[in-house]
Amino acid sequence: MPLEDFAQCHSEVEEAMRTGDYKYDGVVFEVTSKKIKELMGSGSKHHHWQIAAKQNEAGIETEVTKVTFQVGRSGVLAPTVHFKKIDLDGSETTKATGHHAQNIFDNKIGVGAVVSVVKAGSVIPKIESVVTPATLDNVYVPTHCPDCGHSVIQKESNLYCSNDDCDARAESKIIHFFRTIEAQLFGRATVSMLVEHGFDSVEKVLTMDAFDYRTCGLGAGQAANLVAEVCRVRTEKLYDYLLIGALGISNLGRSSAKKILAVHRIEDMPHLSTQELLEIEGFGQLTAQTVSAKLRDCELLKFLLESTDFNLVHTKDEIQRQKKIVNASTSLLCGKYVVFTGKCTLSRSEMGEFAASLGAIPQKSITSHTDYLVCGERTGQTKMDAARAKGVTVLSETEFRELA
DNA sequence: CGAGAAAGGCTTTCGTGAGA
DNA sequence: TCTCACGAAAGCCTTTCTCG
Repeated sequence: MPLEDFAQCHSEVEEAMRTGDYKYDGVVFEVTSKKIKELMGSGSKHHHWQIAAKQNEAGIETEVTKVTFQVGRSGVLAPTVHFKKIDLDGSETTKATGHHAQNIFDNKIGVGAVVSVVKAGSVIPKIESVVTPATLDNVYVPTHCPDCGHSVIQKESNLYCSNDDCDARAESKIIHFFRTIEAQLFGRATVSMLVEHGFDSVEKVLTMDAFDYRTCGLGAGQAANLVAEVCRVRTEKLYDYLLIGALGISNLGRSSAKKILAVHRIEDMPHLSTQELLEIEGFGQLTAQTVSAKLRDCELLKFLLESTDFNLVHTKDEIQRQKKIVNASTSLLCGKYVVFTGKCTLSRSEMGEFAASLGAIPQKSITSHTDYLVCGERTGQTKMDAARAKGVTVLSETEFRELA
């Protein structure tokens, strides 16, 4: 579309949104030219060739009933604002994030305050504004950690628990570790029971057996499932950058870890100097310095390198391998994001490996990046609906193999 | 050198589906 | 039947990058 027609098109879409039979929260404009898309590329969060123009419904006013604080893995006390139940965009909503302690204090959010709540992107409840502030007596900002009772420290807008061994922090660290390495079953409730019984670090959890899980009060079935899941993530292929991202070091998520591991090997991570990190794109002085120091002192990393047997895929080697595949591949699937559903002729992981060998990127669930949904027998309705909603091309296994 | 843009990390909620 | 885990999506914050 020529740029001059863009504004006209936008107003036509807005008109359709207002008068149409279906509810819309906005519209996504995207570049259709494949060449330009490739040139524009994508970040870790968004495609650069798409832009969303969304509108929020009008806010609904409600009264704040309490403000609670929850401890994250970095020790930060994150406020949650609870309010009288409202029907927002078709769902009942009772709370929203308060972002940080300073926000609660500055905006006088406390019992009795009236806030206007909207649903950002029709999904996330968000406090749009404070209509009537609470009286100063009702604005609660903790002086001690709600979990361990240690004093809190204020750093800029946030409050932090001063106790490095706070159980709530341990819980969040363990959950983050298993979630990042894509292990299932280690959710908040389960991990909370483990921490309560003294299994309060990733190192301890990784060495638990079925008996240990039983002593934490879990049933025989759940214990067996957890043991099997840990065994699975330790034997199946695991990208080294996921393991580094799972350490929970600030400013070192999976994307940054990938950048480092594209040039260094995981064994070298504890010895990387600030200078070596500064040579990597995306690392400035501050991040390079703190990340280098934290990697050097990271007991969990030492444990993982010395005492565990994860079946690691090294990013550095993988990049070389991918380059060779892409150079040699004539497959139409090369560079495409593919999700499998239903029962195919091979297992899910084998199908994934087959797709990867052609230069495709296998995914577990449908996202806005997904190009193809490949359906075997007894296909799940959820994935079909998600594919339809996101405009993903649905293929049978036969059609998929023809593209290969 | 400073301002603004971009990126990444972290955190939140709800609905859904799996499994105990 | 109930509990728990997961996925999707967006906002805030900090840091880094880019450009004038």
